[in-house]
Amino acid sequence: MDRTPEAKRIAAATSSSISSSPAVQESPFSNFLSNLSPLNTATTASYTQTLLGTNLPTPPVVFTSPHINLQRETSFLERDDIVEAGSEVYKECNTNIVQVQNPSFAEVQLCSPSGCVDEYLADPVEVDSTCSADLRSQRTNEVPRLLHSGFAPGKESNTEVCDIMFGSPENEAVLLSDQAEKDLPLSSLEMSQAAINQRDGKKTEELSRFIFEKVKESDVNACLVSRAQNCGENAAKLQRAGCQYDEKNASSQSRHSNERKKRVQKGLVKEGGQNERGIRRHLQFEAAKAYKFTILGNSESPCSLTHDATNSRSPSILTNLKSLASSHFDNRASSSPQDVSCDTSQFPSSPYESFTSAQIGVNSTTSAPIHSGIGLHLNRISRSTSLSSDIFSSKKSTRYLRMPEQMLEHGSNNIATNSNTMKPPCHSMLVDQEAALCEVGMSASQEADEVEELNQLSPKRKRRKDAYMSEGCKRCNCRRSKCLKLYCECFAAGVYCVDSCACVNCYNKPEFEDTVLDIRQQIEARNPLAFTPKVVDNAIDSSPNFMEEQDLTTPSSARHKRGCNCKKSKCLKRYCECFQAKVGCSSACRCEGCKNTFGVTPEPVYDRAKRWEAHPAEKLDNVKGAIACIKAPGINHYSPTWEGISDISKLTPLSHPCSRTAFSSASSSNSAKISQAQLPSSQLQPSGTGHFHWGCSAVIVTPELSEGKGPNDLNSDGAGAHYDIPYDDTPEILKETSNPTKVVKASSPNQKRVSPPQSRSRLRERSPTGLRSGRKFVLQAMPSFPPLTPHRNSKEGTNEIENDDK
DNA sequence: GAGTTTGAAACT
DNA sequence: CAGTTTCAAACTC
Repeated sequence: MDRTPEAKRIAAATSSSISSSPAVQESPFSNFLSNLSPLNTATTASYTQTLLGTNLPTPPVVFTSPHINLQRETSFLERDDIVEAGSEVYKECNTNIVQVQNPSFAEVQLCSPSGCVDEYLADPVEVDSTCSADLRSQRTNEVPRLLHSGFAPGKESNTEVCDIMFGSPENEAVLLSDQAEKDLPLSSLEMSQAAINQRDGKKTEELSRFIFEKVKESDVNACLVSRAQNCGENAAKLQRAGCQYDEKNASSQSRHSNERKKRVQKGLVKEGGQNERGIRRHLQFEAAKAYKFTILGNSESPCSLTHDATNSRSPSILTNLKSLASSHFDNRASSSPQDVSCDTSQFPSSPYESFTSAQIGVNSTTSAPIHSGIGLHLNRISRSTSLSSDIFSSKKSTRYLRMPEQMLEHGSNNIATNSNTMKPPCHSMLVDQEAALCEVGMSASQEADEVEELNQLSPKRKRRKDAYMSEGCKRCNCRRSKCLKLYCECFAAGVYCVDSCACVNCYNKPEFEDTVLDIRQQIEARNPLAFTPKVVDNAIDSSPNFMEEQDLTTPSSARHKRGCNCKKSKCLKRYCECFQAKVGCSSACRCEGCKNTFGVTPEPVYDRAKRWEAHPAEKLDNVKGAIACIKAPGINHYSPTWEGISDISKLTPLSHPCSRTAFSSASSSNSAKISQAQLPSSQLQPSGTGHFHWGCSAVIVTPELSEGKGPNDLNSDGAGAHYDIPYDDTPEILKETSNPTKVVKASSPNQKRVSPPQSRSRLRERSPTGLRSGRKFVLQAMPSFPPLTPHRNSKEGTNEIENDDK
């Protein structure tokens, strides 16, 4: 490691101090310290330099403030960091120790690892201001202890060091009072309690200490903690990086990056800056968020324990991690091609998940290789098995993840294994938690589909895809974009290019992280959603009771956020982003002749409302068809209680298992999407159109219901309507006479892209009054569904106004 | 492997 | 904002 002489001296002094302190020698922490190997790898050199500059991780300002610029949350994690988690984490522990032992008052105050723990465990409200201040003051109080007693050679302070880092013995006693119970759930509960205690003013270190002890108790626990260790350590790295970010970002970095950007844009940049540290710095944002999420949202989970444990820097954890990492590398070669996942759009991508999954596998004696931690593609975040609004809230955060080559070649069967083994409850929790940091894993079925697909390919295709997959992740081949545009898959996926990329004049490398960040910001400024997952899950942005509806949805509940625009591929080739993402086309698509074999993803109510209101007259025929459906025999029990709506939805192809395929195959974005409208118009009863007031239809009887693209938004049993309709009386609105003045347009609304972001609150502000009952109903119903993107809101708002004017 | 096709991204 | 160009992946031969 490239350490300064002073650092080395201090480290040496500290080592001697540790070894000379009998009390410390007996502690696990001191044992760990004594067993630490010298830090001398190049991978940690720069990082260590950075750390030496700022010493310890700072309680990130970003993290403590709710006013995080989401766009600045762009997180860059160098790929190598993931795979090196095992060894690097270990090294980092050394680094941190050294840093703790090399106290710089201000720096330690800012960057104490325990402070990080505190920060992560802090209540969000408190974090904003109070906690942050408290933490800093706490650090202020603790650091002098370090300065005055802990780090001078020969002094007895190592115990204090341990106490500060891991908690005082008293706290430990409290926390370990129930150590006889080794089950993780209980431990997690204890962790939760510890977190609560922390919020009550107790040291967070005791939590770490507790974790440390807990981990020692069980290999399983250790494994889980190791898994979390990866996340946590990476998060910690990010956090540390965040120190620099906070310090540097405001001024020098922007200047520097601007200059570099200009140079890059002129093709003048020839070398990577030695001092650029933007990437992990940004990742810290995610780390902070992830930790927040972990602590606040999942503290009751065993996984929270693991995540919490990551901050403890438990020696045993690190040791275990080390062995796991070595195991991983040993197993890499055994990865069969078909086991390798590489399509980042189709495989789980969480580097953390991957690595930790491997750890789980190792721990379970399966010596499973680490799954390709592409981790980069955030498109699957929202497809997590356990989705939550928390994840979604952070979906805007895009992460730059740097994965080493080693990390990219792992069997994906490991994924399935881990998906199964980790599922209850830890997996889901980890997925939830890690989704904030990384991408979630592909389900076993997805993987099976992938393998099956691979097997079905022609030999040539198979070789190609095989090679593609064996490489472990996306490899770009950019020649002119410098890998700084969304053309570049790596860049678009939020990852650095790797050596195996065939790109030319690539700047999507850690050396140019500032440039990358800057370009990225530019792109995000142009399109805030540019780096957000392209595939979203309707479970998130659609009906709250989506889970109940899943059986009715397309095989994949996900859909492409913006939709495709295919003209010739019929959505049957990978040209189509929906197809490539293995999701059905949705109403957001503007494709022509769609034959997406993945079906048609139901359209969230928002989208339908938006689209319908944007073009209320375009689908008069559809309305007629829908009316015909309602008027059809057997479903005439349509009632204001939405039962009829559910029946309508049942009539839609997607709601019908048998009809789904036929519909999807027959559906094309324009033709098929209106196919249901081809019901005899003669059945249209003018008096009945009142039930299909366009305002209401946005929520209830949208044309898409007849199109089969969104029946699932409405629970077939009508239960979903309760979510959709906050007010029970609103169904009466459906009976109102609709506005007859509708102009039929030939084009599909799907052929229009959504408009720029606009908050729904604004929408509601803009059309709060003067609405017909139907319109009011729509507005009231909308809030039940969190908007997926500002786009939709914008569209809604615009359309609302437009329609109100009508 | 070269050339073509395709559609997203970027540009005007 | 629509049309055009650029770009790189996907695909074909």
